[in-house]
Amino acid sequence: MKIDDNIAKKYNLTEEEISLTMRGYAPLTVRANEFFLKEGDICNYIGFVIKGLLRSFIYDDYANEITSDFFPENTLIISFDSFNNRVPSKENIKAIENSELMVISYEKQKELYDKIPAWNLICRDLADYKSREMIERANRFQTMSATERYQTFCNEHPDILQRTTLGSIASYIGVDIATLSRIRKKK
Amino acid sequence: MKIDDNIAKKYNLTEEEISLTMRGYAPLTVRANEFFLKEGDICNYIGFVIKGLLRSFIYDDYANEITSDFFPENTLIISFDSFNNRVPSKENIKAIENSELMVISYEKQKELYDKIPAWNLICRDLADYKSREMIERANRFQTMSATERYQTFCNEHPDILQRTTLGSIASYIGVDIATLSRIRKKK
DNA sequence: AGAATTGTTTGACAAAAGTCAAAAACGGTT
DNA sequence: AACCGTTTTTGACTTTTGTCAAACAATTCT
Repeated sequence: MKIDDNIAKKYNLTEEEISLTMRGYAPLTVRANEFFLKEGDICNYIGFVIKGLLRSFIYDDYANEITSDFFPENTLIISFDSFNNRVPSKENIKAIENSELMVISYEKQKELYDKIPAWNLICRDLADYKSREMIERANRFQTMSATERYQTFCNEHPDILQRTTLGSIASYIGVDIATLSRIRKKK
Repeated sequence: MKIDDNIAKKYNLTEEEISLTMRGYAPLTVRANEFFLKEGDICNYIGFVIKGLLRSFIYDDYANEITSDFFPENTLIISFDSFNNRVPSKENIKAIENSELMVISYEKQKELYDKIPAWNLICRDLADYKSREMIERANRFQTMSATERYQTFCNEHPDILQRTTLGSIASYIGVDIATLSRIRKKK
């Protein structure tokens, strides 16, 4: 997680703590279609998107790419499970556009956990937030039709809409590409 | 989270820490059809199910109960968002069977956070685990048919199958009750 | 520019899932 | 045992979504 004023204030970080945190981060460029993380690899970095767009996906039984998330500007990229528990990632993360990130390595992040108690709390809250997002996501599948899910997506990510393919959105909302094409036409 | 040998060992808790934790918990009985938590209330307790079965649900736009989770023996009951952030709960939690829990209050849990550093870590891992569960759940909606989702449910919760209504399972896997009845018949 | 690749739309059809309403089955109560 | 409310099953039908294949459009590569 990239440190910013809001976080610093919310968790009462001292100047030294902020500075220590900042020094942990390094810039990273990921060009369009390059991977930030490959399935099977261990996630060694947390990334914060400064500019660009990435997406995460898994493969289904027929080798189709199933989008699990999009990462536009100001979002955090992490395969939590892989990063925290040092196990191979189940998902791929790939850049849609040329993207600029700030990243922190596992070792450096661990240092932060040890040296700055608030970091444990920040990460607990973060895991918490991610978890709520996922509950919301599951809820939508449970209660909404394909058309409603698409409308919700449009409202929530109007920016992404124009920056990725129909296919990657279709798999994200769980419909066939032909179906999504027809949903779009209707409006 | 109820303390047990595994947790104590994994997080290197001292005897004193374990004892302090234990003293925080109190038994609670929730009879069938009674609420453990009502929508709009703030979740003041974490509960651990010793015996019985509960379920959480939300209401959709037509006032149908949409099951979001089941809590059989040895599971943890908590509305994370409400408990951690002290905001009104969005979900209801209600006992299906007469149930016996061990609960800890928010205040006591906070004490544990302060006095036992490992508790922050435990809860981070827990939120993490919940989050992974939810990702898996969303994935299933994304990639599986109703029949496959039902089969998965049966494999994962063979115990629950006989202990709750068709309706509450149907809403959990996101199908109409008539459809689930037909899915069952086919096998 | 032209070829090759990738992404999108469309049509005809099939399969999956929802709707409505009624009947049947079940569980608890008196 | 008869009654009540709830849950489950079933039938007839509609709507939604998926499948396959071809055409079309856009993009990239040489």
